Amino acid sequence: MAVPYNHREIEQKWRKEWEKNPVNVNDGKKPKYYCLDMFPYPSGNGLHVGHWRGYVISDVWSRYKMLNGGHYIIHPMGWDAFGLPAENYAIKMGVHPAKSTAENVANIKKQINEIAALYDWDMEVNTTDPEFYKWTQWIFVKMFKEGLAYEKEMPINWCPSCKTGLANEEVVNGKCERCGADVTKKNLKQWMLRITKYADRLLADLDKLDWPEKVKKMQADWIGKSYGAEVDFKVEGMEEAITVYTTRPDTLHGATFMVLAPEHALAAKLSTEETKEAVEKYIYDASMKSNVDRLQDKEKTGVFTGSYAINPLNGKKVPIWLSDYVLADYGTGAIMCVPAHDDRDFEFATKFNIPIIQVIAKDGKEIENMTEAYTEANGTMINSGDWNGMESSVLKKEAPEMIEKMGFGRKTTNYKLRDWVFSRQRYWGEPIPIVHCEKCGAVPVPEEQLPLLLPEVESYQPTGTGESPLADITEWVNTTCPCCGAPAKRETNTMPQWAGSSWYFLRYVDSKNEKELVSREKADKYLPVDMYIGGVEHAVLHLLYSRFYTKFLYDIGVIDFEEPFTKLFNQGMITGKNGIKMSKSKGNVVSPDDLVRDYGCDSLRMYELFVGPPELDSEWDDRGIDGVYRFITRFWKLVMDNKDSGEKATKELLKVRNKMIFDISQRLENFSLNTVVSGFMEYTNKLTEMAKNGGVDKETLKTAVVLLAPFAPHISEELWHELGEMDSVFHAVWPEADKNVMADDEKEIAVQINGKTKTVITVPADIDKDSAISAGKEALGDKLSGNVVKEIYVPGRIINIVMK
RNA sequence: GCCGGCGUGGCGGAACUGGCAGACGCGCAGGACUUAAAAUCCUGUGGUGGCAACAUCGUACCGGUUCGAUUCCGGUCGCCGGCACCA
Repeated sequence: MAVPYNHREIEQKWRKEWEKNPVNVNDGKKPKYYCLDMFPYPSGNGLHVGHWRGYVISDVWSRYKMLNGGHYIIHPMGWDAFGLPAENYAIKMGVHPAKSTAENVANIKKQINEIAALYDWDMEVNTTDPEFYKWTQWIFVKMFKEGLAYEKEMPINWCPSCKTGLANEEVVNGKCERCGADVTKKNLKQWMLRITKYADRLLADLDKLDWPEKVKKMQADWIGKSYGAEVDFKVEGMEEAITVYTTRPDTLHGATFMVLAPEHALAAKLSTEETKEAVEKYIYDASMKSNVDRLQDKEKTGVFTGSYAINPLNGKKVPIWLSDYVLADYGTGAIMCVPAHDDRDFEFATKFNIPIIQVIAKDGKEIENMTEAYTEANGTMINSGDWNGMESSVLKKEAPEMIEKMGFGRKTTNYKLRDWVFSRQRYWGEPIPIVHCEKCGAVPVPEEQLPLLLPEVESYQPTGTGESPLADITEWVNTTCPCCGAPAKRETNTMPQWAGSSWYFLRYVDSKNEKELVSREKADKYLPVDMYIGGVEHAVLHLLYSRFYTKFLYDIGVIDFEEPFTKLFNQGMITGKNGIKMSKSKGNVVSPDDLVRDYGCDSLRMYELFVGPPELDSEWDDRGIDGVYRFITRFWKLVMDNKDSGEKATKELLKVRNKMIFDISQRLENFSLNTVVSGFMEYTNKLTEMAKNGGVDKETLKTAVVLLAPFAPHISEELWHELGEMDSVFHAVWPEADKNVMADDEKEIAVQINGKTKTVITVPADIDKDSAISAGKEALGDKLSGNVVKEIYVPGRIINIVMK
């Protein structure tokens, strides 16, 4: 009886050996390949099988790149350790976040090591390490100096549950992205990052990226570039003009009213004696509404200001209204309304009895009794003075320049992207390195004084008034101005969790550098990231911020590339039964620990891939792992039983070997990792069958072991040595398929009548059409009755006889 | 509402560019080994009819293109994801 497969023994043995003699070494000559996982938040709950999947995918890919191409693999891991959960835990338990974080990191690190991934812990980073956040602060100071970080008092998104301000990207359907509470508004002086300055580049450079189209589109939609015109409307009886932004300047003749956001600077000034009270009330009410209320109020509300503007194109008087369906911070905060051709304007005009003038003909005619807006931009212009008869689709493009020439507007573009609210009124984050001086204003902490350490506090409790817990530490807050030396106060807000994660991938390759964020030499040599793997939930937030930071660091000469992640792969989520997200509170968390103990790391790795296509969500079902374990055991038996057989490769074996190389490689290149696993099962079954009927040669077994190595590293390494090799299997070369050997001499092809398969025949692979068809007809025998209309032969696949 | 994606056995899923639908695995049923069980191995496994060879239906639904459609086109329904008054 052969040696049985003992996963525990084998895995322990090689784990120790690899620790002593790492297989992935940088000799300075190999080409680099940077394969990165989105680094985790070190939660107290540890890892579940869902986290594993991403790490397994990236490790399989890393090991494949090591074997195929002989790359030196940069495959680091670190910790995104600032953030609310640790802080909330601190509030509840009175434990300093640094302490609980360190414990969680230690625990998760142990779990991650169970995956047997190639992680190079020398590169490890932790966003809460002062030596790391020194550079997070340094980037902020640089941004400040470049005018990209600025302070602004404005109504921001406020999460009453997290008691902190939020970036636009963190508000999902009016709710807090993290905790789901309804987001309200609050007027606070905030630090902002001018990401909008990069809007065009962030949009244009998406073309350069080998990313899923879905993610690129989500980013493009988020940036939301639109083309149009600004048009100036004079206010009757006033000096001021109101500028509106429109993407449909072709419909200018149909503008019958105008609406300003209640927050618009002129809103209150436009009221007359009669309307003053109503206008002020409307403005006040709007200011009290939360984002959620605004979203939920489907019915449009509004108030007439009492003032009129002049349509600059035709001189007509149009009433000016206020309504909260106009957003204050998009465009100019004011719009011209063309109810005939816009749904929202139509609804508003109908409700408040405002005239509707159609300016684009539908089917060449004016619509009688309009019941809804005609929003197509295709049609002939009507009721439009000089523009009558023009094609609206053409005019739409030409109108901005025409308006510019006429002197009452200009061609312009707009973005949905807003500047990034960067302050958080919380404790557990990077202190913003700014000192407020009465004389000098906001002054950055000098670069040589960084890091500005996060001080100890007595209470982590957020104040809820919009002040950070840091504000209570007077000895920390009170300082002197770095500029003039006068008494001054420190900024007490901290940075959002995104601050560290926006650039951490740069730091890995030079994580111990005390002088620079990353040395230019190492950056040039090892960056950017070749393959980035993580969940799709970061499609906008993290990926957009990281791209912004990278572009900024490029602009100030720190690095020489503009995009951080050349290729992106989004793995699907592993859920519990019925697609329910795994969470402690739902009690459906599956821990990998027991599975590793019972089945081994190799089996779990392969099962993580086998559950389904890697890019799709999959429901976890423990039972399936038995199948993979059985396969691993069979593979073990196949190699162990035949390693000394001395069998020579037959033609048939060579064929199977090369087909195996081809299939596995191709599926791997296509990232079809679930079918790679089934492929291994098929070939193992096939080879086992062949072993029974004559034997399997050693070279074929070796080939199979190399192919399996990225997926099941331990058993592959063990069997590689059992097959007589002395060096690691990971120093082998990925085999290449010989297509000539692969080719079959004979093919089974289906014989069909009218497209329905009747029988299957075996013919020589190089058979000509006529012979194939006569062979097919012969096989059909007396099923072939009636008139043959057509005969089709698809080489190697099908014979189809069309009959009447 | 707008923009994406998806819909295949009891279950997870396969099918390259229009060419034998259901690979591989789970589960289930039967058998071998065993005092017995576990493990392992073998056989079967989309529906209907038939002892069987075989016939017939079948990839959400309706229709189209084609010798041939899970795959392409038009429409309907359902599910998932993103955005959500962006003028």
